[in-house]
Amino acid sequence: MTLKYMPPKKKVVVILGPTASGKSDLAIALARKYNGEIISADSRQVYLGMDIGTGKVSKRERRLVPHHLLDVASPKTSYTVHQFQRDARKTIRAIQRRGKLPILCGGTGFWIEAVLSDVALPRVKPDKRLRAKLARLTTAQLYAQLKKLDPARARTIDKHNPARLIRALEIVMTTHKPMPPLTGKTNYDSLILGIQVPTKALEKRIAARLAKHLKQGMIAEVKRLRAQGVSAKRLIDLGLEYRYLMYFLQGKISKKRLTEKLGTAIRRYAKRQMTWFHGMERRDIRIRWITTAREAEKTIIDFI
RNA sequence: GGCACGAUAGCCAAGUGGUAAGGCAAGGGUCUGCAAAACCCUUAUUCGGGGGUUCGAUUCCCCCUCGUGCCU
Repeated sequence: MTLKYMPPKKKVVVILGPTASGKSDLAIALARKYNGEIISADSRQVYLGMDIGTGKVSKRERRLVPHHLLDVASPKTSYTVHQFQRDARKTIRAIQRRGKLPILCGGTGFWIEAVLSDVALPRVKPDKRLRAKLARLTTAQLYAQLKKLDPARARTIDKHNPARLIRALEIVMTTHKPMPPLTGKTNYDSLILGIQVPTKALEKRIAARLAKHLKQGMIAEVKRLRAQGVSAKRLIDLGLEYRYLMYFLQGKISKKRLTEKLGTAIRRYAKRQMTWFHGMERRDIRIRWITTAREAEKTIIDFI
């Protein structure tokens, strides 16, 4: 047993990359080597019972290295960025207090950025009734209202996106104040490692992973969630595997169509993830792109 | 062999005698409490090939090729 490295306070390592790029394995390897603990930054792995479809690490792997923010919510409820921001920051602090290295690992760019950057999420809770009311309006009507109540926000918002418009209105209507602009500051001394996999190779990995998950009983997993009372609508909303598996169970698509449609949906998702990461770079968040574990180790040594 | 119908982007597909809807895929992008979600942009100088009619054809006529169905 060699002496474990004691990282200085505040340092955080982040591992991000598209789905199926091998983030979890890298995180585990680095955590074992550098005395780290892993914080999952995945918007679907927070839910209990969603294991195969989300590609969650196994129980055995979790015994190897402590993992945080997995299975922290019921899929019947929704766990949002706001909660994640709070919980992840708290967890980072706790890990640092233990003298260990926090490794934030996941594919949900928005969540990672919410933790690292100073995105001051307005403290306005989602208001179901208000949302339902607003949902009846057209995007043009929503936009017109927002323009009246918070013209500055209206200028930057995507005026065709009902979800965004409704949230923006929800904020002004309860705070009666314009939304504060983003500062763009970061909170941690962080090393952000981005796993880069060539498109063709990634597509292969996605297909192989999907086949594996199907074999592992992904269909049964969705049935189980249904049996536990998670609504079909909710599962469809959860996206990807849960959405298409639900369509399959509803008889809307055949097994063959399922793998086809789901395959392309996952590929498109991977693309959107990359778009987010590129956006982070544009927002001045430096990402060190790596292709191998060796490269990761080299950069991490310099960082520490 | 005969008859009928069809042939439009990577796929599905609408369409008109006046210069090519839409959907999917693909590519690019957005993102202030649902972010695996939601949303935006781009993508056929060209309608199987060749003739003809016409000011003008993808649209009408003829021939050819291919496909599908039916008949013998």
